[in-house]
Amino acid sequence: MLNAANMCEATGFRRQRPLVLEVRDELERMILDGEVPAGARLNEPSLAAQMGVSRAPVREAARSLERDGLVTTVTNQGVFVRKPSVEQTLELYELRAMIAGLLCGRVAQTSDDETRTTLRARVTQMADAIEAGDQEDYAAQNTAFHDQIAQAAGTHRATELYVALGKEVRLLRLRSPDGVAAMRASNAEHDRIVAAIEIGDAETARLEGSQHHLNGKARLLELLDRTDTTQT
Amino acid sequence: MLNAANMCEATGFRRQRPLVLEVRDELERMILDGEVPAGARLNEPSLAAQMGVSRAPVREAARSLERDGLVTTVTNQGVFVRKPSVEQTLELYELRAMIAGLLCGRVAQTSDDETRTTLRARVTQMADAIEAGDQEDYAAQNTAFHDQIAQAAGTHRATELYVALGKEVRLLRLRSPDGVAAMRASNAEHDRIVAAIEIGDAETARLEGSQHHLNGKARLLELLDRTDTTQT
DNA sequence: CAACGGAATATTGTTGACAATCGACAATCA
DNA sequence: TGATTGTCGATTGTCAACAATATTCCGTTG
Repeated sequence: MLNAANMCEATGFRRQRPLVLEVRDELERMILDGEVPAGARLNEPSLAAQMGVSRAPVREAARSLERDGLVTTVTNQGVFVRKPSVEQTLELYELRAMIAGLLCGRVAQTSDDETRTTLRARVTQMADAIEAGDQEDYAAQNTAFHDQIAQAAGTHRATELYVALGKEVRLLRLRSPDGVAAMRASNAEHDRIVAAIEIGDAETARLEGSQHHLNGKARLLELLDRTDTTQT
Repeated sequence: MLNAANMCEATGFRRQRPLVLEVRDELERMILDGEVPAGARLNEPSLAAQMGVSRAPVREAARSLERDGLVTTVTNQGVFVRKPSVEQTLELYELRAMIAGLLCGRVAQTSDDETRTTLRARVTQMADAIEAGDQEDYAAQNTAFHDQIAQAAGTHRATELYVALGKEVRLLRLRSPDGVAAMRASNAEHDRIVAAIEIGDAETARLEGSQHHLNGKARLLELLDRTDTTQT
């Protein structure tokens, strides 16, 4: 199947991608980057003017973001950037942990050598990034690692949900410690996940993949406790 | 003060509910009831004319259905009723099983006496429906039972996902055996779930809630195997 | 001075029309 | 005959305008 998007990518000709997609990406970026704070309302007229398009694409893009759980729509009041509570975010961690377990188990069962080699390479690269003290690079590699597992699982809905929940979590805008120790611990978990995948141990891969995210939840909880006691 | 709202209220001409919600419900009904077959395209102009509204509400309703995984949108080609493969449907069962486990565990931990009493009553009612041979009533009670657990869990996203995945599963349009034996077995599982909830045993509730759906997956697989061998 | 009511304003909901694009069919040519 | 291309109808994408609704602000009133 060839659609306009494929055509323009294949030919290099900048055929105009549907505006709604451009607007959607831009809105998503604005939200995830915090340019639009959580709880804020997306003003259709101003956004439309700002992007030089009509309100229709903006409206559709907003509805599209609703699918990823980034915004909620209130009738006659507009769409608002979601402002998940701490409890809701912890719930997201649990959901993501379960789905990650499912994904890792699948990868252990079905992945080919190339995928396993790539995953292993990513863990090594992350270790290098840690030693180099490059937190930004580590974060990027980390995201790529998880996305690749999600893709390699060969699932549809589970993969979709995993990445969508990943975006949703970012709405809380709480940066995890990111210390060298935390990164080392996290990457050790990555290592165990990939090790289980390499030997095709689906059950261990599931447990490790799930636990990796539950540990992230624990780290978040600890961070919140510390913040509370500090501020109170 | 004379405005449309007052006029409508005075004349009994109620139209405060946005059209998009009406259209959404109608579309969802049409899809879940099979009036629009899986894989079919939703024709915006004809649907709009059929419901006596403009295309915009139809478009928005379609985007809204995308969130529940009932349709997919292809650029410049339209929105299509999703046609999940057997593998994808099995994946949905696994996702739903995990989420159900999470929900049941929560209910065991947090529910009050009233909720537990109601859940127990539903199991009893389902048992009555089975003995009375009323499969339709049983199915309705069954849906209500699961929905109530999802609500009682007090979770946000997990609850949403659970009901959405429930709708999505129906797209395959494969009716499970529904024999008296199957219903008895299923309700026995309900009983074990509620029993765990009643004594506040979260871990058992989680396991039973998850297993209940995995059993459903197994029943679906068995049904498919039988259909295959029969048709081949 | 605070609480209430009501107009003025801003924003969303809905509509119909126009432009861009796709799928199908027919006309053309090797 | 078979493949290619041009054209046409149908459908989606986008727009600007109108209607309905929510929000804000200010004057009134107790």
